[in-house]
Amino acid sequence: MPTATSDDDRDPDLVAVHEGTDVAGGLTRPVGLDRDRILRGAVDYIDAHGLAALTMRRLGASLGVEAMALYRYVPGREDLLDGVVERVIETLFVKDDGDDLYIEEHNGWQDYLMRLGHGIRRIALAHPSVFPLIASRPPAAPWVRPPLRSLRLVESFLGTLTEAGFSDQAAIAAYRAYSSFLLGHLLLEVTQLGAQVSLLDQPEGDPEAQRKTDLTQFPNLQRTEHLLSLDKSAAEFEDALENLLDRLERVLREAQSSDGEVDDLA
Amino acid sequence: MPTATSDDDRDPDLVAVHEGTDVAGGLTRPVGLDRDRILRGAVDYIDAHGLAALTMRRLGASLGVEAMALYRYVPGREDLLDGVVERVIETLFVKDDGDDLYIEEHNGWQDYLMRLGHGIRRIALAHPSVFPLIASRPPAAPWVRPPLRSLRLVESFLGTLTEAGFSDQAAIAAYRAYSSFLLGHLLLEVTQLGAQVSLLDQPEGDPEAQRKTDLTQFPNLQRTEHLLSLDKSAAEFEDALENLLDRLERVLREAQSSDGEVDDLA
DNA sequence: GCCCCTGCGTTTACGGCGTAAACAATCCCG
DNA sequence: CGGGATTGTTTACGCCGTAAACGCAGGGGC
Repeated sequence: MPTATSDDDRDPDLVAVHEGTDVAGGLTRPVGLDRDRILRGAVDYIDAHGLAALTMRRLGASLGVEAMALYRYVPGREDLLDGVVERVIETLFVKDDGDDLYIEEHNGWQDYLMRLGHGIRRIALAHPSVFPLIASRPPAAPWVRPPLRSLRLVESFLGTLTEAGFSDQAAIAAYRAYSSFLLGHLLLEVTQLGAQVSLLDQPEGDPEAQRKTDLTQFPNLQRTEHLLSLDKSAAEFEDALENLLDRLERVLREAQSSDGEVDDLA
Repeated sequence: MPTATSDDDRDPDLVAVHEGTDVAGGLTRPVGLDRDRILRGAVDYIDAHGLAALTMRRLGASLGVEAMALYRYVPGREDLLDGVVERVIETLFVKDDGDDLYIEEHNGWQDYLMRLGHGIRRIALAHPSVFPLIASRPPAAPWVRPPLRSLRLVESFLGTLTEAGFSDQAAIAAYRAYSSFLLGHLLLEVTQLGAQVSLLDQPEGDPEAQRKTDLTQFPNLQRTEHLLSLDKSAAEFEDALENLLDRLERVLREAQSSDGEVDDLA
């Protein structure tokens, strides 16, 4: 039972990614460089070969250009990575094709938080190798908490909640709880995604001696190994998100019934 | 109000780190290399200069040795980083001086999860620059979820919960929920820690023009900026941990009252 | 028509990185 | 005392990010 998925119903956040290289010109590579082309190329390259494989020279080559050409449009590698993060996060705001995930037309704050959560999760699953970057790049301001990395996003978050009756303190407590939840769940989900594939492309070593880690001294692990390797990420995400929303709703109602006290997210 | 801490009571997980370089010999650097010395040196170096600054050459220099000498004891840089993670995590099991955090003598599973959570949090706060490594290094097995990175730890987790009456499925659901919670909270906590210092050691640029990000188009951010920059990490950690434990207890009781059904972590 | 300026990509070069391989020095044990 | 084993150093290679100088085409003013 390798690489098992839990249920038969498909994961709605797991959408096919196509957006191949543009066919605007018609010739193989007619147009010149430009910052947006570079960032797009970087995202594609990371998706294809992993974050560690991205170097200026290789990115240049993948765009048909020498490494130094990139420096006309990007100050350096670090800024390039910041640009990649920004670009990927801003995908949230484009009202795409199908899109029940467009966060700016929502019905109430719960619906908003659901859309936002699934929107970020969709990004994480579409670009699993980029997500650790989203999680770990030093934020612009100390209160910009990954994975909600744009001022615009935080503003919209706080606006939605305060409009719905949350006090400032409660909205911010909710912001912190929500970002922690998203970061933990999604980072672990993409980590496990990466672990699955990285185990497959490591067929080296003698296949006899160490074909399995020795679990004899770990009886609980041994007994539950088949359960541990099940992937229930989608259901767990949903459950934890609903639990968080319930908790926030409780806070909101308590604060509304007896306002005048200090809010405290319990 | 820069760098504000929430309360007056001190954070119990925030302990002073001293353990300076050993004074075993008496001369400046009498003894030779050895894997453990190298790993200790690496942790110290990362704590002092950050993860990105750690190179084989510099680590060697900090140990009074050429870079290539390290390769007698460590296969390469990647394995060195794995060793650093392993070493830091195993700090959990040493029964130190004061230590109400020793996880192996606990009273019930709730106490165990509290000890474990605070133990990991203590590690994160003691080595904030190492923690992202703990979070993001590819795990040995797909079901080893950061930040609980050792087989021994996962075994002890599952053993404690199943002994307490959790079914295998419930214990594993708890393991996943718990690791997500820890990872999200602690990674964000150390990220903010790093962000605070990294803003301070960037005094460059004209201090007049861009002394503050322009927030005029973000009214909610502007209004709540003072709240956003408050650090309530300790209280939030406690609240979220308690909430998780309540949730798990609910699951446990429901399963015990009407067992025979499928467990589902709600 | 010519000329030069300007924008864009290339070439070259430098120091630092991880690490393979050859080498030197010291120690230990017969 | 002598020779292998052990441990650290030296040298070297290819790749990295990037500074700086260099071609080179296109186009507007004369």
